[in-house]
Amino acid sequence: MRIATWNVNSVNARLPTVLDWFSEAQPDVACLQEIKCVDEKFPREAFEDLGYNVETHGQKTYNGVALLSKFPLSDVRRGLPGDDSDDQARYIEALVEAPAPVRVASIYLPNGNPLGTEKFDYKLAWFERLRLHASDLLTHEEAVALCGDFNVIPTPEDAKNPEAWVTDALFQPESREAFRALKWLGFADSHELGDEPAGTWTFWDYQAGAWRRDHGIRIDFALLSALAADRFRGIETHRDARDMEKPSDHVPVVVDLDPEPPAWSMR
DNA sequence: ATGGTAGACCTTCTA
Repeated sequence: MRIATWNVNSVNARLPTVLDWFSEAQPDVACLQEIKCVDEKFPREAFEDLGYNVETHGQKTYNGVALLSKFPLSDVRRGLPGDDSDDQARYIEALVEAPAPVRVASIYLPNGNPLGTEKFDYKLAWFERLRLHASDLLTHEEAVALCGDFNVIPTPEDAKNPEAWVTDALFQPESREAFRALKWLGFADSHELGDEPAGTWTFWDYQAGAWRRDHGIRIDFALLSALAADRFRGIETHRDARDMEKPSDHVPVVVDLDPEPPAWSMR
């Protein structure tokens, strides 16, 4: 089973290139972030024509996440639990009804810039809500894949120029601690399971020639619970997508899982 | 060098 995650930075602004990528990469499941449209404006039919079931949690202008799957989707949850006053569309989760099911979440974690504002407080509070919800998911002993733009640079090795990010919300000790706390609940970072080299970035800013100078960071992840991690077969970061016409500033990360559940889980 | 670009959209916010 092939699961992709991609922050597309407006699905409608670059629909032709996104559809081209889907036709080529053929993911079974895709998590999109920053669709930047309400549910009614999502190009649902274009993806249905490629064979996908479509679930969205949209928002006007900002944010918005989607789940696409060639397998049926059930038990769809829109919005991260824990704060009824939070109206930002940053979380959608569903059970992918494959022969070996996987619960998949598409996550767009708050950016948190600039420091010293309520935006950074919101980021940390959102991270804590995600940790609590993820902890709850793990009690169900399902294969879980938390996929998306986590807006955190976990270690200096996850940036070409870490010193350029020391005053940025993505590289603050509090952000990195929150990411570790989430991971240490019992998730494997697919990148660490795979064999991609150091310097595998997932984001390059549009500004200051970041792409030309390869000033990238790794902030898009697929975190796998034990039952999913044991099915890990490979990971591929689609760097070439940054060179498409009208590219997103993020590229897709694609993870392949064994379609069968691990034998130990059946005992 | 404190810039630069991109997207949605009402003049500015978010990233």
